[in-house]
Amino acid sequence: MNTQTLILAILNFGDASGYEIKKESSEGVYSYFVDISYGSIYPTLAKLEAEEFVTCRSETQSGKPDKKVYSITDKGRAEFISALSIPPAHDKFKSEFLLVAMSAGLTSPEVITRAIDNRIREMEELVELISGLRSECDHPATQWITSYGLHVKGADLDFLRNNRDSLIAMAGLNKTLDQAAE
Amino acid sequence: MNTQTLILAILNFGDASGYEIKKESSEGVYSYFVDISYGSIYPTLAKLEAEEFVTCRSETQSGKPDKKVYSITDKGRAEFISALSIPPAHDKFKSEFLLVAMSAGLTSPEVITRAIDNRIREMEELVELISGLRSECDHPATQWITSYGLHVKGADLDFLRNNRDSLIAMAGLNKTLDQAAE
DNA sequence: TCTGATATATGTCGTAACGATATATATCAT
DNA sequence: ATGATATATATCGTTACGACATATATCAGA
Repeated sequence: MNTQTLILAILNFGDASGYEIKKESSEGVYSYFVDISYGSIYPTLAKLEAEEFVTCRSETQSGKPDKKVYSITDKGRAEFISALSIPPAHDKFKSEFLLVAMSAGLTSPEVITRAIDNRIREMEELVELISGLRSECDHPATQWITSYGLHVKGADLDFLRNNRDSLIAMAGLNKTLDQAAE
Repeated sequence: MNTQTLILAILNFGDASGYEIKKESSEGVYSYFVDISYGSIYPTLAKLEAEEFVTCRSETQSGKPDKKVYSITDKGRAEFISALSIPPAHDKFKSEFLLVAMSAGLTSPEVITRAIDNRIREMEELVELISGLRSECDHPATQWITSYGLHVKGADLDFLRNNRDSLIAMAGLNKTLDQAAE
């Protein structure tokens, strides 16, 4: 699934400007499973318009710069629905934290403590974000995916809280062994 | 964290060829939180060798093509440990499934059933993979991250099994509404 | 008052990384 | 002997990111 389909999905739920698409994808409903950069959004919107999958109108705003609002067309919606029937690819998941945790023995307790405490805080913020989104929107499928997120991220947070200290205890152990061997 | 650091991390746990690094990162211990493509691995190994972060030796094998085995140097290990102290970035998580689930109303029950059943099967395979890795390696930090993975992916699987039918029930609802409105 | 911070808004550009493909050797089952 | 599979290295076009440039408007505080 490419940027094109992602943007069509967002526009299918309502008109938006490039800036709003970015916000939706990094702070809104989509933010816990998608993120699109400006470097992808603006060129893709131009391509989408050229292919008549979206239309564009300029809106003047009071106190803010003009915005270009994009709407999905029937052709665009058909394209999106057709893309939905392609079996979704595996989730892409990359975690620098897990790599650092796996190398806990090589670094200091301070580094590990900061890393896991940052992670706990970020995870708490994510759970709060999803809770907020959930109460804002009663669309059934959105309720389903936010319940899913809350369930999984809640379990994640539980593990982090219960096992924080045991990870910190591993910090520096490899170093000590190396030095002892010298 | 870039490909360079990722590869240094893998080589820090033991010598490997480019092919083995790929396997480790998409089938081995690292596979549940990292994936590196050949298009990144081979050019990065060449760069790493030029910078003296790794050394390379050729090994002839019986019944298999020769392989180029890379080893991390002291300079490379220092570089890696230094990279560890940089606070890890947020996890990157992209899920096509969640986008499809969120659009369940636009598509057919068949499409949704296939998507969720595929996901359940894949998640079961992932849990089995992590279980296997866990029993193979008694390194404490590896035990920690595999426990973490098992805990989170177990919760994930629970939710999918318990809420499979309610998602399928949402399929096609938007279409019906559209048609009723016509 | 003007200065800096913040938010809105669009866009570009270098480069990192992916994904597919090419190439080659060896094994093994049909 | 033919095709499939596994091992192994490498390149290349394309995608997408991340940082930057540009511009307008609001508002708090020096």
